[in-house]
Amino acid sequence: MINILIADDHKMFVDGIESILRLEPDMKVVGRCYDGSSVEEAVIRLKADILLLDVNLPGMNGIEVCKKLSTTAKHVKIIAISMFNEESYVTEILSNGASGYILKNTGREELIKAIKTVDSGLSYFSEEVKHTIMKGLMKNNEKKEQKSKFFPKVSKREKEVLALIIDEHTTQEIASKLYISLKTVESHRSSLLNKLNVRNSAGLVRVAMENNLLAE
Amino acid sequence: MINILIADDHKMFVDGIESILRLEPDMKVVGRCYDGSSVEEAVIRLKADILLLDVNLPGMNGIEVCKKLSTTAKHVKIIAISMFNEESYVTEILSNGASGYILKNTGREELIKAIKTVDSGLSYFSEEVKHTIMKGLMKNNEKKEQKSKFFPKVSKREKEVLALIIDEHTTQEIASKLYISLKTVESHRSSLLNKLNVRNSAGLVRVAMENNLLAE
DNA sequence: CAATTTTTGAGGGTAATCCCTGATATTAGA
DNA sequence: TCTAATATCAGGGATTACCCTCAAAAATTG
Repeated sequence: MINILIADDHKMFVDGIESILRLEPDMKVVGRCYDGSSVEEAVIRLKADILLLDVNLPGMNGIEVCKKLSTTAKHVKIIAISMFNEESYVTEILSNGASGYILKNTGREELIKAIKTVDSGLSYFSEEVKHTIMKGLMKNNEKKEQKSKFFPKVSKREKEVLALIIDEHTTQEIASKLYISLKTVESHRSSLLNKLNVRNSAGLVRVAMENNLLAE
Repeated sequence: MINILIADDHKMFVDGIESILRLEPDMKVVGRCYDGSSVEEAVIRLKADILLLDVNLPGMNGIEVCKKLSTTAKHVKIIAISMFNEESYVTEILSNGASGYILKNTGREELIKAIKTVDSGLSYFSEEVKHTIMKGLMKNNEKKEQKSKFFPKVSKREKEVLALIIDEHTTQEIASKLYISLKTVESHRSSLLNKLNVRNSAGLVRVAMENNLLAE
């Protein structure tokens, strides 16, 4: 028997899910929550196996709830439910412990399949959600291009120096590692400060990491 | 008519694709490339609409090719093909301009569907690929948890100082902004260096950004 | 091959960081 | 309530980073 807890503030929707699951002999809805802050307690008290969790929940949103449960109630498996197919929601809640993500227009069969899949230890995502994520992946391209136009290209040697600065090395150490003079390293560092338009090494590290300058 | 160029160094595989596509009245294989460096020229000369691009290509790999084409031949739509379902390959090539990703065990129907879908301006990914990506998303969770246990908590005031360091402010500026003495800021900075176990401000920025210390 | 960019290097100086050893209120947790 | 952590501040010194100007090989690119 799979014990299911539903956390959603839309009563009609909860009723709908419950009427669907009533027909399943091996599933049982053991409770409902209408706000985020009561979820944790309910999960533990009712020994829920599966939590159907609305992402946009009043009080404490789904992502917060997820984060909390991943430390206080690791056993429960979470399927996130959302009205909208928002990329940011999906990535955020998945990296905070949810095992599945489905949309509210999901039909009866898919809901049951999702629950069974997740209960067995696998993950489940609806087609639309998968597609959204894949599209999101491709957008990185555009972003990268836009950003990289704002500051001129950083040369190969400068990248080497930058990498060592990020790695907490002093100018002297960098000079030794690259077999060049201290003054040369200072020169590179100075160019980097200019190119990336920052005031100090802290800024270099920040900009480099924000823009993945060392990736390519 | 859809003009298709195939770039793959496995001759048998190319033959297979070509024999499949020969039966399609509205598709035509206009050329083949057996290494990465010749792809760009061929795409332009043969006016290819679709490029079936092997990720692991000799000479210049698929990702490099993709990156190049996104500036020199924007019109061509790229479907990446790979033997393996490697998350890193998928994300990398997708964020460099590919419109689709399929595996080499793809059947006839799926291949044709992929080509038609991408040609119409949409993107296409095989089920296995989608699943790999989604699983990868969830892994972020584990990484985050592991890291955050290694260093002790950073106090509220220390976070304020840290934020200003990341924002490229000097100790004197931070002191003025927080209405405290320069020595106090130095004290906080020193504590941060100890707690985060780094040698200098560059390290502070790196660790802070890697672990999202300012988020909470 | 010419022009540009990159990489290399120097001198000399100012400003900022980092380290050490202290100390005293304030605050939060057990 | 008592203890531990936090936030505040100081002197002094060593090291490092940052700024300026300048310049000459070396590599890339047209």
